[in-house]
Amino acid sequence: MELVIYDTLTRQKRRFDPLVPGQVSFYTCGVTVYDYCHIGHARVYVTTDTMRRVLLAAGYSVRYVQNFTDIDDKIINRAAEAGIEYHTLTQRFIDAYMEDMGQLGISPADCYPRATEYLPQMIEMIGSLVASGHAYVSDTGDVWYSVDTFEGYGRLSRKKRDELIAGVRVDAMDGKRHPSDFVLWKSAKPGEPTWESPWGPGRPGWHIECSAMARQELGESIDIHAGGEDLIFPHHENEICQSEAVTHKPFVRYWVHNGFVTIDNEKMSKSLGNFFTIRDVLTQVSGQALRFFLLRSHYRTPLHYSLDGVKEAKVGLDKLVNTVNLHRDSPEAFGAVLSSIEVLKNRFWQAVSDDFNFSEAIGVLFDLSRMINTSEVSSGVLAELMGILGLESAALGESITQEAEDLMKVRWDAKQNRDFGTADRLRIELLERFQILVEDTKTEYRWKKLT
RNA sequence: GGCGGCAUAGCCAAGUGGUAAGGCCGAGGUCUGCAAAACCUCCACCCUCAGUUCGAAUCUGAGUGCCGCCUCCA
Repeated sequence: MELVIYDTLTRQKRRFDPLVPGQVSFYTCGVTVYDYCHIGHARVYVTTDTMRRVLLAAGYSVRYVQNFTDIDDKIINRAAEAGIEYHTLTQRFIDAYMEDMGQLGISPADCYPRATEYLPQMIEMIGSLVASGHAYVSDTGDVWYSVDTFEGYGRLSRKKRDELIAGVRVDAMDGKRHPSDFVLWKSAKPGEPTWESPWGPGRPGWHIECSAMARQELGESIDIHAGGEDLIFPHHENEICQSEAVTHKPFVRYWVHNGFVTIDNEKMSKSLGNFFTIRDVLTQVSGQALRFFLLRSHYRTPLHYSLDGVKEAKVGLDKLVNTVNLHRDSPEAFGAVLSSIEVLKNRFWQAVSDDFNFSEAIGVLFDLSRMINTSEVSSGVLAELMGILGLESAALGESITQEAEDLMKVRWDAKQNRDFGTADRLRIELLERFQILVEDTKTEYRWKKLT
């Protein structure tokens, strides 16, 4: 099946052709680990995880790499405030990150490079940039990238170098030659973590880490590089000029950027303070519900977050999960029903192949759900397609207490004896004490645990 | 100021030239002791104006409103 991906660099959908047929190198910019992740982060990682799942389901082998920025100003400041080592702080939030992402049903990356573990690679790249004249050392011992030396600077973000000068404050020049020059190596400041380098002790600037880690872990040209829209400039712009000045090869074949999550029509961000952390939200709704909510709209459009919205999404998701559970053991479809299901399956694949249109794909899932319920055929295909979107539909394997189980039996017997008073009382008790909803059919009862 | 994006029902949200997917909510119905689940029916002149076209939510132009990037940000 042909896959089409919208590429930020060319601003158009392009047929997806990995550098090596059948193999995909996929890099997603990770988080700076100084705090808990919010819904905006959740959106990026749910999206890229789902893209990765689609690629895998389509038969590609995928190497998926996502970094942690574990050294920067904010980390140093937070650690100082807390009176702990910076790496104690970063480890804490890396652990929290892993927990949060696990709740969202995100598969672990193949590799989680941390900036502080790639100093040699970064120093080598910076050295190469200095040697080739793309970078220079200022009086203060900082090393800067000279954007004027790179022909295509501004191509990704559609910015012109001379126009960038306008908004820059003069007092922020710090020994730069051009206002847009950015730091590759920061000379040591008292009390900060430092590493040795040919330019003296210091620490790396932000952008160089992704160039170095992507190169080390995925090679000099990678297929997909993803991140939030806010990374287009300057982060990804800078990555391109660093990497390509060193390797003379196209750094990235497809640039993929997520739209923002908004609150009251404004971008959710740490600086505005209008953010909800993933773990806050997960006290109210399940990770699956949040994941489903995030996948319901196309990844490039803004997504308005609200708790009500997530709860609404959950109702829909429950419907799909219900269908899967109800018809897990129903007979396989055949004949006309099978044909209809094949058509739906095809529509699903067309949707996800067209720039990862998960919203449309979910629409197909509801059609499929109806088809399964009306025809009473196996829900296997629905479970399979939900799995591609990372939506779990496995039977609730969780054990219920013996007491609850006994109560359900007692209730059923009471009902069979037309003792409705007892039956109803037990229904309420099961619901209130165990969060178990009992559903009756003509011949049996079934139950589900409310989440 | 420069650049970019968005505007589809009460709400959420696909659709980018052929006559508006899907979900939530709501109304009615089938089923049912009750409840739940499931199913059926109903619920949009696609921000405005002007154009192109046999035909436009979809293309063009103008306008209005909102948002983003240009500084750390997913």
